[in-house]
Amino acid sequence: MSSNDFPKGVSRASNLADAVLRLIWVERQISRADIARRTGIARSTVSEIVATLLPTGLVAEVGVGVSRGGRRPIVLQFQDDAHFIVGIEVGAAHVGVVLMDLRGNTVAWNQRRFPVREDPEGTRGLMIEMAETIVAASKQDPRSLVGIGVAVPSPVDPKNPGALSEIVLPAWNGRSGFEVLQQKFGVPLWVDNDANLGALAEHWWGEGRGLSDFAYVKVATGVGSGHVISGEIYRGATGVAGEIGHMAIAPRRGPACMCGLRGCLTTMVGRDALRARTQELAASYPGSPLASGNGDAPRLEDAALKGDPLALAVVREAAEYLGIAMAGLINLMNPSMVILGGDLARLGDLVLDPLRETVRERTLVSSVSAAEIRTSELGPRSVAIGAATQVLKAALEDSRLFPTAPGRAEAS
Amino acid sequence: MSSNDFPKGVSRASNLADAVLRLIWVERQISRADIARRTGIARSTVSEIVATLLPTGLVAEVGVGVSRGGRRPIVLQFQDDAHFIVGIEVGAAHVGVVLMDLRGNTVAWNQRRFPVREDPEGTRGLMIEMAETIVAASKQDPRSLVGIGVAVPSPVDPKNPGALSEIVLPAWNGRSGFEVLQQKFGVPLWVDNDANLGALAEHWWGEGRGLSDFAYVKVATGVGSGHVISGEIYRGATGVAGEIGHMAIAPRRGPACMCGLRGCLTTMVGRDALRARTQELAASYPGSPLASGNGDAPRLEDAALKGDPLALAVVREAAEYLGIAMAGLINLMNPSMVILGGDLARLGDLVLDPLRETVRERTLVSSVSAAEIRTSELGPRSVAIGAATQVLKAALEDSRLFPTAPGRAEAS
DNA sequence: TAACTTTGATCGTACTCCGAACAAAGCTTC
DNA sequence: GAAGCTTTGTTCGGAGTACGATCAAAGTTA
Repeated sequence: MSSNDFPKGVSRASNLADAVLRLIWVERQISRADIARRTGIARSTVSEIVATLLPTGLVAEVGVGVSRGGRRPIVLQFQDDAHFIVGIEVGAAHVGVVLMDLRGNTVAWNQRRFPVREDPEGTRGLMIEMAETIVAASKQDPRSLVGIGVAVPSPVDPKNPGALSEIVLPAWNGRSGFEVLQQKFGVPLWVDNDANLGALAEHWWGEGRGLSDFAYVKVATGVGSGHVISGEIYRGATGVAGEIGHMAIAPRRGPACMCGLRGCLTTMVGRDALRARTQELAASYPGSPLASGNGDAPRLEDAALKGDPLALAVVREAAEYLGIAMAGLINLMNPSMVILGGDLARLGDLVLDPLRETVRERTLVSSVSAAEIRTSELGPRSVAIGAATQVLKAALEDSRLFPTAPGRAEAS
Repeated sequence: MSSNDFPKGVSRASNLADAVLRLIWVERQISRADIARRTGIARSTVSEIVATLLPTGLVAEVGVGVSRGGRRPIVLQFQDDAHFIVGIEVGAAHVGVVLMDLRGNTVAWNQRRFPVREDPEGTRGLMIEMAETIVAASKQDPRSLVGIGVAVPSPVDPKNPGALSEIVLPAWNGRSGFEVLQQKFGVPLWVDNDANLGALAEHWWGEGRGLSDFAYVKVATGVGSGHVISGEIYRGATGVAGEIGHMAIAPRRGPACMCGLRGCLTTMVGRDALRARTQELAASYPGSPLASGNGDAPRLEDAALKGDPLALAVVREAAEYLGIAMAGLINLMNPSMVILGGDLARLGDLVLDPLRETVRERTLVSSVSAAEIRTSELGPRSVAIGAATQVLKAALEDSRLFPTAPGRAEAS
């Protein structure tokens, strides 16, 4: 039985007002009468709610629409640039910061290499510095900042968002220490796992738009996956759902993984694995520019896009391993789509063709379990955008999070 | 972005009243003052709500409790036998019917073998007959029937609950035709997949009590799994989530499956597979009573429980295959528990030991991904109980479904 | 025995949301 | 082009919900 769900004390005032705001966000432009029709709320109530929304600046009247046989409606428009949000991606060896408006548009973007894994204190300092710079450069009023979202390369327990995995980031001692950001900027802070937030970005702005159940698999240094289930990010019993990277592909003969097992997907298709496999196969492809083995060698993806046979062989092999794991994912979770992100996504059909073939071989062939497989189009900013999006999502669910919301304690 | 979530037209009146009823159900006995404390609802409001609940018969005053330093509280008790629910399990070759009270207790239970797969019309007739018999024999007032829940061995699309998979049950032409039950008894009807409802039964009455994320794997003629995610049954994008039975264990060398693939889990550990494997190994175990191969041979599980080496070898092998699939499940979905149901569950540690070992070999060894593996204790009635439980769950979420609820259209 | 606590009921009130009524502003049709 | 109809948006009274204050009843504690 589900645990008791009584939010002790603070109970939201009007959920209708938030529902109306969300509808305006979704539709971008809509009239009061249309809101009443779409939601079933009385026209009079819609008018009252809109009257409270207008002074917040989130919604504005922007003209009149076409008549439906009577008086022409006043068009309400969601003001995408009423506020903005900072999204920060903390990677294993870099920090990326994005300034996003309320429609997912990137206002500004910056990225810096940094030894995140080894230097927690320095990372926090860099995050503050980069966030301050990007806010200042944007010439926006800092008071219109809604909040800060952070993506970390570690499982995050929603009940204890300040904690980090000591296994993935030992030097951080299990604590993020991101409270300093909250204090510095005076706005709320959200933290979640990078794969989850990549999936969230896909859900709001990418291939996953409109889908309620899909998976996002990111292949880069490591392999991770995020899952949207019933329209929500799934975190699992302990906040570590979607560890597809440690799914056992070759548990007996495969290479050892840092997690203590053998033949994990990460050890087969992660960046190091692909590099090692390239060297192994180099002898058979003496003409390949990748065979030189020194630092001048082109990136695997670039070589593959130019048709290099060695690169193509490595990619095809990786796609097959990936396909084995994805087939298991599809059988178990029945997503309507699997979105491939990370470095390999650039390769398009070069990776999708062998991937789809392997998956087809191993999944129930029936219309009900047909999951589409696609590559992400969001690019390298996707995780930072996802970090910002979790803030937008929270604010659209509880509009009091917007700085100008009515019923907030005014700064006097 | 999630689709619009406006329930057009009917909007529930008091959600608080239902929340109070649920709390009384969970606590079984509780005073008005305790309800106010636990929920944060004002004492006066609790009094008013309880006043509307008492005449429904769902709640009764049953004495006074111990004082906390003042007036002694009146103890309210949920009346488990105020109403009852019919749960029907439609299997591949049998029909089971259970009469359940509002606490999951079995009031009556009956089971009949029947060629369900071949005879849809006869199945529907048998369901009506068995349900009528069990209601009549229980000497309950038929008017206190809340509803009927049905479990079917086929994926069920929640948006189209009257449809059945034509692949699993070709003779049914994709339609259940269960509306006749609804008409016959004049109560609402719920239909869902059997593995989902097995998981639901575990969640409410079995090992899964209090867990918000766990998986239920049933091994019998076939292999299926149901998943509870965030406290809710997960159905997947097309209502077919949890097809663990068609996860590819040995996609190249394994036996062909009815689904068109090779080496599905079902073809390795399903009833037919275990029987075939027993025959294969019989030559090496001439002394085993299972080796005779005729109809007099004992059941595999019984032989294993008696220590027969042939049976143990077959079970151990099956447990290892099962472990491979479960490891994938655990890595991907991060349940806090996996519950094994079906025929093999009777074997306890005989199947759990090799299962746990295989899973341990293949899952990330960290505290965060440690899923317990247990066997179900609910026995053969679990799916029928689950079918009835989905009705109870619905009624506790919307108390207007109870026949005596206030605000219902009274039968004059 | 007096003082304090706890429980449960009653009553007035704030708030939310709805429907009815109305004015404004457009179509439609003869 | 004027009358009649539709649609939009606002105003206002009223139903319903939940809360806080108050009170009586029934305890415990000093």
